[in-house]
Amino acid sequence: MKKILHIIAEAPLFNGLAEDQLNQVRQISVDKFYDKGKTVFLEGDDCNGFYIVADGKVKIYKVSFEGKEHILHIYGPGNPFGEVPVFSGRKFPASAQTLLKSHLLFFPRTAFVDLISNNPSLALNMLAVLSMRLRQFTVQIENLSLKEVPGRLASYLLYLTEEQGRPDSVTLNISKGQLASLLGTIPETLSRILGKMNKQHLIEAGGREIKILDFRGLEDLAEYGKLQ
Amino acid sequence: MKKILHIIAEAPLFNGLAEDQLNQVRQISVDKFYDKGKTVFLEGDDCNGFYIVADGKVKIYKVSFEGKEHILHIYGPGNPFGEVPVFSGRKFPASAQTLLKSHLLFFPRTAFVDLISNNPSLALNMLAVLSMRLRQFTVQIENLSLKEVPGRLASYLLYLTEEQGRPDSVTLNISKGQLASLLGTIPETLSRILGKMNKQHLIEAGGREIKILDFRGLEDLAEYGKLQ
DNA sequence: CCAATGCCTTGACTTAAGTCAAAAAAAAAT
DNA sequence: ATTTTTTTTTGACTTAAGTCAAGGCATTGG
Repeated sequence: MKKILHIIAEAPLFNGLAEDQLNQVRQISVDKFYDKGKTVFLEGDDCNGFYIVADGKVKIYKVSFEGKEHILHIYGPGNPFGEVPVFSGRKFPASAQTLLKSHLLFFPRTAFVDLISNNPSLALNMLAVLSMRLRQFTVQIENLSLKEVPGRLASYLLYLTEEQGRPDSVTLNISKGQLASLLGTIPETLSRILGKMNKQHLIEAGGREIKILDFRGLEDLAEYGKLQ
Repeated sequence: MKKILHIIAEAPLFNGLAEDQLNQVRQISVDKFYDKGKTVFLEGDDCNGFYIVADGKVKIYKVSFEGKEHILHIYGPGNPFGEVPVFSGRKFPASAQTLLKSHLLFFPRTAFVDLISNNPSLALNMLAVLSMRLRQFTVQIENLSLKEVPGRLASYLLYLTEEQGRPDSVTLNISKGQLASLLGTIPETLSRILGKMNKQHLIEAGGREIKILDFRGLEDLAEYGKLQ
């Protein structure tokens, strides 16, 4: 377990705060520990605070009437989640579950709102975090409505190359089933598309290791969204 | 032209602010007038402020590589838009165009950030507005990925009954082509589905006036998302 | 009143992607 | 190592929704 103050200081949400402010943040945070596959909250639950991932991995998802699940986000260390109902309404708009044994920091609503009220730079950070989220959602909606699955997959692979800092190979850090859900499709379809991409020498997929053979081709696909 | 201070005071963003604070807000706002069909900003443009609709109607949209357009939102009087890049990045993540002759209030970035920094309740209002947006986006993503077009249309009609305060009839305030785009589909498909809904006596559509014949049936459709 | 433009609907066809079912492969447990 | 369980892939089939093309309807202006 890493030092909690360090985790807090590293989180974008608390970026640039002075030391005594970080200590105040630490004061109101509550440690929570979860095993793998545990529910943190369910859609519709009353919210009295939000979380930051200190260690582990959490998925945010929605479930359709027939029980089909769609993953909206997967968050790792440093990422906050569940902040929306802190400022609007009282209920979580989606559900959260751990994908790994996880250590979360919980920030109670009232204490946090007090902190923000007395701390303009924290308020601005929070605004920045929410704005970033909105930006990501805009992209996600664009992908879902304007692109077909191959295009969405290409975008995701390109995003991974960036995140992992290598342009020629990436490692999936979630199962293919989860990736399918994140892309708004099903495992069978994802599998078939990966197969096609292999055949066209865009990538070379071996399990969770994916070699990028044609970076430019993926970019085209992410733009155009057509794969023949 | 209505009194600008009145418009400002009515906007959710400035809800509950004291009178001198409202005056400060008024001080920094700049009036802008647009004819119908004019571009307010384009995706990727540098942002140095955001807007509130004083009068008229504005669509926020994205365009795919092939030129296909998807409407993300349509905003009317009192709604702010373009706030995202004020707090994150510098570029607009989508484009905005007027659907009617419109009067907009523009709030320059730096002046507004200053105002927020000295005004915790304004900061909290802004957080609430962004959170509400995120909530709506969550629903939109759920709709796009979990429901078929009939389900999305049913959701939209139910939303209209609520907004217009009548459970038995609604009026479309945008063209069917625009509605199709807002629902993430095309006019032909929308037309066919409206036809089917008529045939099944869920609704009775006559131009932009739509009678709701089977409210419960629409609710089922919005939940299940299947139309036979 | 009639042209003219833009908006909406209809029909025939295509296609991306979902469903169902089963096999294969990989991972976990004994 | 060998079961057991989970994940992934493959195949045959269905279906929702997109494309293309044509026709109808309605609103506006001459």
